Amino acid sequence: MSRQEQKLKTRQNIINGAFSLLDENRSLSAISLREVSRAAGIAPTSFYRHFKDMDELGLTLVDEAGLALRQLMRQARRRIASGGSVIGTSVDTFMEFIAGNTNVFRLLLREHTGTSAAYRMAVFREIQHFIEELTDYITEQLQVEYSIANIQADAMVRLVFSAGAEALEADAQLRTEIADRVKSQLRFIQLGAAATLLTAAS
Amino acid sequence: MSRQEQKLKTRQNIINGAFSLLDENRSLSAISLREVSRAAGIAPTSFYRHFKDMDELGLTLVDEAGLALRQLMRQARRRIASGGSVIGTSVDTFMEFIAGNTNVFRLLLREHTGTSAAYRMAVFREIQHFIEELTDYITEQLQVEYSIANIQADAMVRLVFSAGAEALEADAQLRTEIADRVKSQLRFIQLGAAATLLTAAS
DNA sequence: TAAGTTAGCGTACAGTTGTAAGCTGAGATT
DNA sequence: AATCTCAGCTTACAACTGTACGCTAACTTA
Repeated sequence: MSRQEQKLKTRQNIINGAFSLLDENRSLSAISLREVSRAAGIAPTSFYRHFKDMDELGLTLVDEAGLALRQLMRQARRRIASGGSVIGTSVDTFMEFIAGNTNVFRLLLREHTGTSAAYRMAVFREIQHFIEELTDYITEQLQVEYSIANIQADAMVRLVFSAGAEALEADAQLRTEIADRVKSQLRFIQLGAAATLLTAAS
Repeated sequence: MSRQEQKLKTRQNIINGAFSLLDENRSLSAISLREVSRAAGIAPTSFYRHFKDMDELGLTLVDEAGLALRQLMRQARRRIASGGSVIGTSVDTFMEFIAGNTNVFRLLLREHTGTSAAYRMAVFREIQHFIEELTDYITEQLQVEYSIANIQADAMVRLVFSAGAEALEADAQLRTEIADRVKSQLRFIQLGAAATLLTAAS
């Protein structure tokens, strides 16, 4: 194995090690450089060969999480295109994502309101991208005004994330209840936004 | 000063000291017993005369925050009763609360997705109370079905809290934009819920 | 092949943490 | 007045933290 390959592999070990430590009772600010190094199987001081400090690792993790989020949206679109209701399919896809990438979603959720301004902003940007993409989608599909579509998309994403947070700690049955509820809420918003459009047009 | 009075005063010093440490970059899990004791002006070991450990203090703080939240709702109702739009007045009152009790709201927000299951549940309960009271209010005012009013109230509270989180880091101008946006979103939901009722009745 | 680069290691240090043990002095009780 | 209670103190310790320093061994380049 070449030197560069080995370095990349170790770097990935650090990232994976960090994610494995981010369970339900540890945030980025609560995991130490030494713990991460231990999980990655290297000496504490070797950590510095890959990251300047823990903050740099944290931002890398947020980036990776954002990447997973964008892949999720692509998957939802594929499913909708091959014949599924927009709201139902989107919520179900999101809930599957949470179940399968628990620590990734938890990272976003936690650091969104966490103690590091840099992390908060990084997560905020990822969510804004998500909202913008949804806004575009709504504008295309329903030919509505951009500003209203944006307010609608914003509300939808916030509700789905909030429901996701609740689902994170729920069992299978409660999760379907949460999913059903958020679907109703998204329909309310869709109806309300449509009604607002009609009012404005008249 | 009697011994009991003195003890209560010290206890309050500990609570106030803890709140003062909970600024934008410290969560409950990130403040130490020694720091709190320092802020309260007592020796670290004297802390134990008042609380079993930091967890007990944390739950006390969440309780206090929940209390403030209920007072907020009462204030909003009073304002609405003396002639104000429901959504506009509620959101404005909430935003004023956040501006005036920043650290209190931040505590709720942060621990809602924090690293302690006990805190998460405690905050969850406070928010549920909030939602239930709003559900009752909607049921009374609009004579709608409880289950629908509950879904509506749930969405409204989640959106307002989410907007509050964003407002926490925004300047005055951005705050009014956030307030306007969330007001629109709440109207969408109200319209959508009403439309759903009509559909169900037909 | 010789020289240069560098990923990873071991040791070390000062700072922080929670909390155990036992003392003091002042308010409370009798 | 004598005794009891207890809020707060000082001291002490083991565990953990980030990171500075210098070494080694293996890969890379000339």
